[in-house]
Amino acid sequence: MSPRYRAPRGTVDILPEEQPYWEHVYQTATRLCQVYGYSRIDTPIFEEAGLFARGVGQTTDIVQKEMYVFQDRGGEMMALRPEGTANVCRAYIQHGMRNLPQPVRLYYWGPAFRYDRPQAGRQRQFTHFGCEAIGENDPALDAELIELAWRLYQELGIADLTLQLNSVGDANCRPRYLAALKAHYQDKIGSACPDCRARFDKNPLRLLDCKVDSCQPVIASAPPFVDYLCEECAQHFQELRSYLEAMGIPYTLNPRLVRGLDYYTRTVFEIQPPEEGAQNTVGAGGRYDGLIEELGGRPTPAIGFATGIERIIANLKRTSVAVPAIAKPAVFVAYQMSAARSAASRLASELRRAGIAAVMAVGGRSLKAQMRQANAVDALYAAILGEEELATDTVILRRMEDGQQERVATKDVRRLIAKGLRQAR
RNA sequence: GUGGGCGUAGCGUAGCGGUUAACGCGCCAGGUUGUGGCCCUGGAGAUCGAGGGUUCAAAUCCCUCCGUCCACCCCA
Repeated sequence: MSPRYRAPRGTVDILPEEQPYWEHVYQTATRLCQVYGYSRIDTPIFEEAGLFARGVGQTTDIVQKEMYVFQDRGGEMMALRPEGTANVCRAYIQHGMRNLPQPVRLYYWGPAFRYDRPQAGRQRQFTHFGCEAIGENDPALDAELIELAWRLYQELGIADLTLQLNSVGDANCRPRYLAALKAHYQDKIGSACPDCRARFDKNPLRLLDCKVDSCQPVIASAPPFVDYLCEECAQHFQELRSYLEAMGIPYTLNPRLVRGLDYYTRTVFEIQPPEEGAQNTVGAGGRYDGLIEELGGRPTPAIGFATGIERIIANLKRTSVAVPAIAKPAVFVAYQMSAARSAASRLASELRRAGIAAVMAVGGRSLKAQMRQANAVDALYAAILGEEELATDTVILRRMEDGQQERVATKDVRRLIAKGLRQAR
């Protein structure tokens, strides 16, 4: 059976049973940001297409083949954001945040879009949580942000991730490294895989993370970037490492770690699950000291990090992390005979006004059916109103767990439920 | 963009050329006298992804398209 309408390819409905995961991740992330002094920012989910072309990088796959671009009714080329950093930087410039005490620490949470073929761990609309610290090049800030990222996963209870770290230098030293890398490949490129032959000209840095077996020997013998860092970059990297060590953040140096986005300078890092998988990065980030200037601001150093919520949740499930349940109704209000209907409605209303989660039986079903629903919604209590209760201004309060029930005065119902709720915890 | 797997009720599956398409879960309703969870009974719910073809006959064979999943590229 195919319904007439379904969610567009690569998009999903997040159904109620999935929400406990989302809620848990969201709560954990926002609490952490608060602890680290990061403030929330929300930016539009679409921007001028040029912002991303410029910010993410004209040569990246994201811009070349994955961007959701469209012309609006005014003829402007717009794009759904493929990630959040460019937006935040645009906002930083637009609102003159360089006049705030630096660095400016911001975080965001929301959808991002990439026109990709969906597969495990990849959707066309997905959810990004990210942090950006703008206006400071102190490696202590790199360390702080990496620690924040790392702690997010730790606090969520995903214990088996690894933090991969590398430095990709800056405008001073990268050309030198690329030259060395290409020299290393010069006589071997003919026998490399077709993808690598394309990378050699297009994006040589990416040669390093080719997964084809036959390319591994060349990669293994390739010179590591850290050997080619200029003095400033080398020192920055060294200081970052000592900060991380002082903070007890376990990291793995990965000289092959390069990122697909053009804007990264110096620090780059990724957080990965143990399994060799296709989409094995849950979060990633790095320093982007040239981006603000690229987007029309003054030269401003910055570092950021982003993580995919869907991938976090996949890892929570993979490692069987139990997440807190979302609160169930305290009471289900049922009634017998239509005469009791309005009294039941009034009771439900009063309870809710007192902040007690009350679900009212609707649909005029039999009491038996109503009780079945009380059971189905997993209510702590059922409150039942019938003829006798109407006559005596009482209600039957039944504890669903063990079926124990008693007739109580209507005015006491609220108090008794509240008491029961406290004991249930 | 390329390659592969799969498409039967809301979900998970059986049926793989021949009478009214089956089972489990879920849903709805009953099992007498105002009440749930277990059990029993009944019911609703599927133009077997769509279109075309082969055949006396197709959910079952063939083709095309669509959808979906997985992989590659790349990425969260």
